[in-house]
Amino acid sequence: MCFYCRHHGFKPYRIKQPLIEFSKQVKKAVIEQLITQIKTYYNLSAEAEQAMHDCFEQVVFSKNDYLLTEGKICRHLYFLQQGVLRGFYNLDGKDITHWFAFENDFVTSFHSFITQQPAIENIQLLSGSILWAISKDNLNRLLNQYQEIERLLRIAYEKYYIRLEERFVNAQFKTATERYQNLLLQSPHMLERVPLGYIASYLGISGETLSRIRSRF
Amino acid sequence: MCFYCRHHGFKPYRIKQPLIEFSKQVKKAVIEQLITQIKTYYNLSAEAEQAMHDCFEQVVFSKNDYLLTEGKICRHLYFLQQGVLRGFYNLDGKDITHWFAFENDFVTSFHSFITQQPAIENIQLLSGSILWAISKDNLNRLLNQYQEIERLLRIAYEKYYIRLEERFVNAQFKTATERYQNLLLQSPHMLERVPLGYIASYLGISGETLSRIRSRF
DNA sequence: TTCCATTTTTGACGAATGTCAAAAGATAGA
DNA sequence: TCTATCTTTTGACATTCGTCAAAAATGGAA
Repeated sequence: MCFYCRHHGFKPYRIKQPLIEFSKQVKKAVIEQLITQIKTYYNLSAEAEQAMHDCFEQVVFSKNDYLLTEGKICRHLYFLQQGVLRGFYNLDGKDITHWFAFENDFVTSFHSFITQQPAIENIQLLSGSILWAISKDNLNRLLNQYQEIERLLRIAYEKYYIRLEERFVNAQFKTATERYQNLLLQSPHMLERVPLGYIASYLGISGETLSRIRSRF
Repeated sequence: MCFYCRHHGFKPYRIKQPLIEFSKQVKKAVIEQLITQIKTYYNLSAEAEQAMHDCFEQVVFSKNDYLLTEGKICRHLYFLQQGVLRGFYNLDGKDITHWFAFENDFVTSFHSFITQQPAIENIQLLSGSILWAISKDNLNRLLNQYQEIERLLRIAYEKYYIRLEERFVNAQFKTATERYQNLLLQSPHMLERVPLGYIASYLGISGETLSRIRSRF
């Protein structure tokens, strides 16, 4: 879902730390980070906030694990606390990476999660990652109980839509070089954390072309 | 906003009828068409439905008029009753058409309407058209009064997001020929109602290339 | 450190698409 | 109907980008 990542305010580095278990105390602190992130969309009441607290569960995965594979139904929306993910699908035998997610991004297979139909895409961990998950059922329960959470989601969708619109225009009407330079400006951290082959795919060009573009700067 | 139009269930033709004024009686009938359309997203109560009735105003435009021009703030969301519109923006001196709207589509400059910042795009009438408009303020009023309208909008956004995602993948990862053939399958009516030059732009290819692709079928 | 596997770079070539210009065709108004 | 204007087609050529293959560089594990 993170279609047009901006810099997320961390120093670019490749994650090498071991994954650790969290105490309840720490869980609370980390979920508050999630809530803080959420509040940049729409400011929730204490009550709604607590309800969200109670619905998110921590999940931990290792590098190269899959959060979702083609054909399965995506039943969760995730908040990515630490790590890097990619979404990709198969086109004529080739893997096409169409998005990445980084710290503080919401992640899901949008189409499958919304429609509850089998996913077309795969979601893979590019590093060991810590995520917080909410099930579709729990999310629906929240939406029924709190109009403000419905509003939050509506506003989040608006922002994600605008970003995707921007990315669409880039994809269809700009050259490979312009797309790469745009990435350099908008998401330089991506280059530090994702193999170039995946980035080439993300930009809609071959690895060789990306390499040649990069050699010109 | 109509990024991925499907067939809308009317016989393809070029509109040549004169525009006519509507009595209150007819206005009611036509707005019911709008409500019917809306109910394919989410089923409203009679009360919420009436509130929507009261917020939409009819507007009529002539061919080549502009609904919105670059730099202006888009203050309305429109429902297109009859006619054809295109959304386009300027890139390096060239007009880039990135969407069309047809009967029963919702239309707005999404980015500008949501953020209330100056629009990047223009919206132009490709034929005389009848639209129904709701202002941002009135829409907000409805959203505050009826959770179900908030939900309707949330669900509408989900559908529009999924369509745009699909179109994005098309744009970035398919060839010009595949994109044209896809258009033939998904929106054949478009070819009957829009000059080829605009369609080429919409598909992200030059008019000459589209002409050559078409000559091969 | 050394070795193996993976990723990235480089070169040669071909296919797809854009650009410019001119001709042909379609449309709208007098 | 005729004409002026706009749209579409066609041709020649340039450019961008993809593909295949091999070399170089990098990263991880023993």
